[in-house]
Parts: sequence; C-alpha cells; structure tokens
Amino acid sequence: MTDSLAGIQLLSELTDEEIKIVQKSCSWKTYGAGEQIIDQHSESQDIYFIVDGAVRVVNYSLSGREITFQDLEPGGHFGELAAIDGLPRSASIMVMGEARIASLPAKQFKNIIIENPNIALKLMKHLAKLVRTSTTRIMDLSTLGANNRVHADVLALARKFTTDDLTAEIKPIPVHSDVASRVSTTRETVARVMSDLARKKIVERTKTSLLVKDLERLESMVEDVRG
Amino acid sequence: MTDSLAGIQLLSELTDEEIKIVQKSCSWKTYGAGEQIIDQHSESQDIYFIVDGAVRVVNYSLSGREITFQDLEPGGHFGELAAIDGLPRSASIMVMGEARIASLPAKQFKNIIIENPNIALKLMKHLAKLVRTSTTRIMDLSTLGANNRVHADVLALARKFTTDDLTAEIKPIPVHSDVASRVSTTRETVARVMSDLARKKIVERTKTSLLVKDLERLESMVEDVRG
DNA sequence: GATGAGATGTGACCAACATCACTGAACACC
DNA sequence: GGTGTTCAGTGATGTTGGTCACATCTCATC
Repeated sequence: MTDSLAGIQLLSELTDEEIKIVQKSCSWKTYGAGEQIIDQHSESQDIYFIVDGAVRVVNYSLSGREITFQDLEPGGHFGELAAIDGLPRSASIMVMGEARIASLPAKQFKNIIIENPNIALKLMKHLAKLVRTSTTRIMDLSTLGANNRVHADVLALARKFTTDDLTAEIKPIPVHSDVASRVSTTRETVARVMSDLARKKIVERTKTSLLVKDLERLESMVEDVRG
Repeated sequence: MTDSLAGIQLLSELTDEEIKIVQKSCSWKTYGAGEQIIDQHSESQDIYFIVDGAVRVVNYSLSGREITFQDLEPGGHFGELAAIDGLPRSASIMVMGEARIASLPAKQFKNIIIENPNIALKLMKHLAKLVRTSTTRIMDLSTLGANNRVHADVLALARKFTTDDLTAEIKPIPVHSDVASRVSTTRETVARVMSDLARKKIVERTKTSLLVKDLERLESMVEDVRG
C-alpha cells in the first residue's frame, strides 16, 4: 500500500509537491477493528486523515449510553476542533473494520491553513456544516418523538440508497443498535418501529437488504411533524 | 451615537484604518424589540455585527415550539454560516430590547477573511466553539432528563453570577419560559423544578434576584448524572 | 383602585418510552 | 452438528414529563 494523502478532500487544493511535503510530516498508523483512536479526554491536538477504512465519532455518557455523531469515510478527517482551538477532545473516535490513518500535529496543520486561504475556507465550510447538522439534530431531539426520529433516520438512509424515487434498497441492513445510538433511543424502540413499518408495508426486510417500498409514505410520516 | 465596529470581537485584529473601511461597507440599522432580523428561511447571506443591544438565536418547530440556541451580546456577530457556505439560514434571529446592527455582504466578508489569516483563525475558533456547545447540548438532550437539564441551566447561570464559591445571585430572575426554551422542556416543568429547588433550600427567590444558596449541592445534582 | 397582560404555582391525567426479561434467528468456528 | 456470539422481536411494567386547566401574583397604566 502506498501511503498517500491524495484522496483527502480537505487537502485537495494543494499541489502534488505540497501534498508530498505534508505526507512526510505525518505519522502513519493502521488501526484494528474497535480500536479507539482518540479518547474523549486525551490531551493530544493532532488532526487525523482517513486514508482507508471507516471510523465512528462517538461519545459515552456516565451511564454507559453510547451516542453516535457521525460515521466518517476514506478521504475524511477528524480532530480538527482540538487542532484549531487547543481545547480537549470533544468526542471519541473508534475504528470500524480496519483503518489506515495519518496524523499531523496541530502546529503544522495551522501553518497549512495560514498559508492556504483556500484550505482555510474549505475548513470553515466544513465546520459550518457540522454546526448545521448539530442544529437540526438538536431540533429533532427537541421536537420529535423517539419513533419519529427513527423514521427520519431510515428516511435519511433511504435517500443515500435511492433507486428510483419511490423505493430504495438499503444495503447492508442497518443494525438496530446503531440506529438507536444515532437518534438517541434504545435498541428495543428501533426494533418496534421497524416491525411497525414492516407491518404497514412501508419497508421489507430481505436476506441482505432493507427495502423501502413506499418512500413517499415514509417521507410524509416525517414531514408531518418536522415541517 | 457613533457607528463604530471598534468593539466587534471578530474584527479586533484589524487596524483602525481597516476597520473604518469595513464600516463604510456596512449597512446600519436599528431594530426594535421583538423584531426578526433573520428569518430562518430567507435567502440573504450577509454577516451581522451587534454594536449595541442583544439578540436571540432561535428556531421554531412546526408545532410552534420555540428552541433557543444562544443569546448574543454587543461585540458579537451572527449570520456567519450562510456567509461562509452560501446555504439558507440555519436559524432565526430576534431582537430583545432594542439593537443597533451593522451588516456586511458575504462577498466582502470573505475578502476580509482571505486577506487576514488571523481573522480566519479567529472565526474558525468561533465555529469550533459552536460545534462544541452543540455537542454538549446533544449529549444533555440524549442522556439527561428534563429536570436535570433545568438543574444544569440554573447551574450555568449561577456560574456566570457567582459571588463567592458557595453562593450566587442571579439577576435578573430568569423567566421560566426562557429556561424552558433553552433546555427543551415546558414552562411548567421549569416551574416545578424551581419550586423543588426552593423547597430543598438550594435556591431562594427574592424580590429582584434568584439566590443560589447551595452551589455545591446543585453541582452534585448535575454531575451525578452528567459525569 | 380598576383593568389587563405577563409570569408563576400546582393538581390531575395520560401517552410515550425506557427498562427488564426472555425467546428466537442467523451465522461463524471448532 | 454443537456451541457461542451477536442481533432481532416482543410482552409486561413503571416513570417521566407533557398537556390541560385553573388560581394567583406582580406590575404597569389609566
């Protein structure tokens, strides 16, 4: 495997030359499934680039409940917050599957930002997006009931996998406890909502995928409440 | 009144000369109590600076419920998100009292950012802070019950007004419905929690202020659950 | 004071959901 | 083919807190 930052979206403005320089400043490491890359309360301030594999941004409450914030894919990055403001980590990062990760010290990252206004702007857009998604999540938590949040999550998944405009094939089948952790409810509630959606012929569980058979109806179930 | 941007934190790195130039590009306006400066679904992309007065960042659900995100003071700014990414507004802004506001078109704001890396960095820190506060709010909504969230809010207020380390005098007395809107619950629940805190001698309502008499106990009520 | 608009305090009621406790599937690995 | 592990489905039960419906209270204003 060739360790390259060529696919990192945040850095795509850099020239090949510049990328090579950054590459050399990075520490490279492969993490195994379930490993914790960043612990919520660690002091490090590096920024990390996902070259291969996927990671999950999570947080745990005292009671042990797990809250999922995002799943990140190759080309993405994490750890920007601490790199920018020097404060403790705002969340933990856990590896799903196996992942090849590059990390860069905050100082050098800041230099890149200062010297490349385009990257700075890109990073700002990225942060703005984070704020926006957080905002809608807060709205959802404040105004929707747990079942509606599950509906909304299934709908969001469906939109990523939509075949035509009426149906979608979500593959692989989402694990209930993952959904629960994304929308802040319990595994059981998710199971009940899924059963209910199946009973209403809105979704159908097959061997390998979750078919959304009536996208419209699902949409209306969410929009009736969310607006 | 002299219209000046001298007190705007985000722009404090600019020289007096530069500030004057920016000032001229701004539109200035005074808003009355209750006026809406930004409507959630408007298309504008200006950034706004609060010269005098205070504004509230809010959002309304379809069902009419009001969710408060932040209260902003003189020296602050809002509307950065749309100015940065060009997307629709993420929230509405309403004026409390009366306010003097300057607005600057996105394009010119972006120029400032590109030409002043320090300001860019400052803005990034600001965005990072927004993400962090959103994150803890999501955690609170996901893991704390409504009463605990009220406790947490009172505690946060108390910390802003702390006299010694044991007590605090919150002045003016927070309006219950405002608290409710900040922590996503109902006015009634806030009233009940406040009654309960008073019964336990943790707070005391006087003519003009809310005394927190046992800060420690309040802290432990929150930390037992939050961590 | 009289009148009215906000803001509060509290009881009664009920729906939504978390929790607990199992039973079953599905699938990998000896 | 047995055995362990992870995931899914579902009933019973209890709590939380939202909703409704009033009764006050406090001020400002005429």
